[in-house]
Amino acid sequence: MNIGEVSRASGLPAKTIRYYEEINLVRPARGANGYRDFSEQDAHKLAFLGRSRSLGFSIKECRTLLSLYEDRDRASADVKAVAAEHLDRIARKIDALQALKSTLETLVTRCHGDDRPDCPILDGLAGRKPGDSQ
Amino acid sequence: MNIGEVSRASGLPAKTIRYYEEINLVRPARGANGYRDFSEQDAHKLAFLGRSRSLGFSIKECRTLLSLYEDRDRASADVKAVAAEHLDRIARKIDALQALKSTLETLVTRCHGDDRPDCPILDGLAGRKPGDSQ
DNA sequence: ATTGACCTTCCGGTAGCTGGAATCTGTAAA
DNA sequence: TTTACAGATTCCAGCTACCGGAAGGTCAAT
Repeated sequence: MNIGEVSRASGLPAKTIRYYEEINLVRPARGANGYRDFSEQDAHKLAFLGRSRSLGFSIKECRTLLSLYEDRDRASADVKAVAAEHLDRIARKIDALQALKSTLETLVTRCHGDDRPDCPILDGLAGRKPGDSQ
Repeated sequence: MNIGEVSRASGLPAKTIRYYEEINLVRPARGANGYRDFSEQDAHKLAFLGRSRSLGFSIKECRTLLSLYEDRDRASADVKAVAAEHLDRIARKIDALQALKSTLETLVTRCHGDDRPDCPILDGLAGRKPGDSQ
């Protein structure tokens, strides 16, 4: 399997796959012409990586998940720990973004958005509270 | 005002302030000793930048906001446009993260998390649907 | 004179790729 | 057979928004 083929199969760009080889996430064989020659297992691994990355796991976490994936004797608790921690980070990120969103919403709704220069958004960013006279 | 002072005043690390000078967000004067010499205006600008960045605006957006901030004749609509677009991105990011969160939650709650090797999380990442026998 | 805090520049690294250049290989049509 | 073109290779650079550290200059107080 050439890189193009496995790229289409896994949905990952060829560049990304080469990068994953560079950092030793996959180790495809090489043909006589120097082309990478991917096995079915390699393709599975890459698909696994693609899904893990798209769920927001870092490369480091992917490495852990991959080694657990390939370890027939792993304890599911180990996997759950990684995923649960990640879940926690996501939840916290959502909270932060929502706080941010409501701050911005306040500023945006306060701004009349016409061709006059006075703008509560800029005032907010400048640190002025509504009511300040400068 | 030395960099340390303006750093404490704005809450930005000195490293960051130097970086902001490098990319021409601020242009502090220089004293005879080669030290940066920040004006009150510079300090305000940096505080403005700090707030904008903490609200998640990119450097590029900050540049726009800053130029609008310094343009006494700007139209508030211009500012509102930048902020509204940013708000939109945030909203979409939150949506994406929430979808991700519920996917992960499903996987995590399905995993019994004990010392046995079979794990719905890994199965999910591998692309197996629940019920698949391999 | 010496200490210690503060300042300077420069270099390198982070995550996770992406783009481009220069060069080979494989295949099919003219 | 040549020629074209797709697809493969390596290497180098750059992206965002900084952070860390080294080597050295400056300032104020002791």
